[in-house]
Amino acid sequence: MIPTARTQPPGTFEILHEDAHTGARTGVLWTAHGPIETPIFMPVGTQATVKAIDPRELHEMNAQIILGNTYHLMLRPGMDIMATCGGLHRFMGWDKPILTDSGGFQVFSLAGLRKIKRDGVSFQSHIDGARFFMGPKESMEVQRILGSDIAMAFDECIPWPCDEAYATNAVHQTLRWARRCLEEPHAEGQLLFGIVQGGEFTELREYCAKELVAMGFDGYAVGGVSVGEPEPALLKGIADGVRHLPWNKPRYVMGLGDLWQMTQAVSLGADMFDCVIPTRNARNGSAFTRSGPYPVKAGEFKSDTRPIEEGCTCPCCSRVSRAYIRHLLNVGEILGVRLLTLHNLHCYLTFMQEMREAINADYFAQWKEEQTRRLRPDGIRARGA
RNA sequence: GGUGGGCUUCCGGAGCGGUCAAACGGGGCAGACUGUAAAUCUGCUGGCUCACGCCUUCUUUGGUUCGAAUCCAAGGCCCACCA
Repeated sequence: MIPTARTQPPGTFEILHEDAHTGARTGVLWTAHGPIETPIFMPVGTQATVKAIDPRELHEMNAQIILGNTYHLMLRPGMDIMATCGGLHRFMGWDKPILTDSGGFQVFSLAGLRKIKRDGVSFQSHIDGARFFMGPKESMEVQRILGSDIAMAFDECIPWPCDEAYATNAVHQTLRWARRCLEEPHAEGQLLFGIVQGGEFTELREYCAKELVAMGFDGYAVGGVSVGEPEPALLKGIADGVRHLPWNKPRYVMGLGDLWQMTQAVSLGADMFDCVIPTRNARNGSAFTRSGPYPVKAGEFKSDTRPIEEGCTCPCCSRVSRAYIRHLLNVGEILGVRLLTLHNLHCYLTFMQEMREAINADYFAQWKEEQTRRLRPDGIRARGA
């Protein structure tokens, strides 16, 4: 699958194939814990675990890289324990690549519990209310101790809607902090990605992207999308950000998303994605399929003997029925949540695998059309199809 | 056979003369979820209109009262203890 004969140094990004009709491309990004194939979906494992899933199972479903979170791990278990336990990989028993988010998203999601200052953000812990400070320096220090393969710059993720003055200010803040992150020491072989902000303002996105590129990061992310805006605005934000990023560096769209949105983003030239949706929504009872999501806990699946998704080869679908999963979810059995999470991740991962194959074999545009027909048939979501 | 307690909307269970279609919990149903404060959260849950409103309900029957799920009488069933 990966054509390179020998191991490449961390940060090497080999572009394998470019689509003739869109911005899509396949590639391999090398990290200190091995290569990842792009376009890729990265399961989210905020608190040193992809919720409900064992790393062994992640291996089995061919997950190549997962996320961890600076903010959460700093609070619990804390960096002294992380250091004693030898970093995040050793701690959680996962030896493939890890990307850590910087805590920038918590500036957005914990808006009621923090105050933004010039050098960083003073947070009040969502756990016990304890006050602490996190800025670019602190975030990088934590990410260094965690020993992630890819660290993210500490940024200010803004909400939607957001006025231009506020967004401009957040971009300046993000750039100032990005510069600071670059100056901080990294872990051995650790890559650092900068994050493009700018909200819905095209010129701001452009400015932010160009400034970051001038600083020289190992990769670039588009942040501040999928924060509640309507889909067209989301896609525009991605396009505005990706457009100005260097061709030869990986491009990561943060927080995406939905299968269809990812195909659109890849088409615009994006390479990496992460999203809590397949895992969180599994816990909340919805199944993702190649024909869209549906609520397995709905009464209509009470005695449905079909698997969650027909034709799926995941450990859930190859053994049990919708009726069984619905029953487990209904009575609150932990296995229900586990099996459905397994399925949803499998669905996302195989979707990306197929997408890479389509790009490599030069039929991405056609494949994308097919997916659109299945995932967005007149805007109506399929229900257990 | 005796004495006492009880029967409330799918279930459990408040209510003890009007402010009661009836608290609350469960269950059921529906919806939400996009760098995880989320195995979470929201709404609905007698009928008709689904707004206002109207209609039929709180074991049964009869009664007291301007007015009863709430008071009285009798019947039915259940529970406890004593025989």
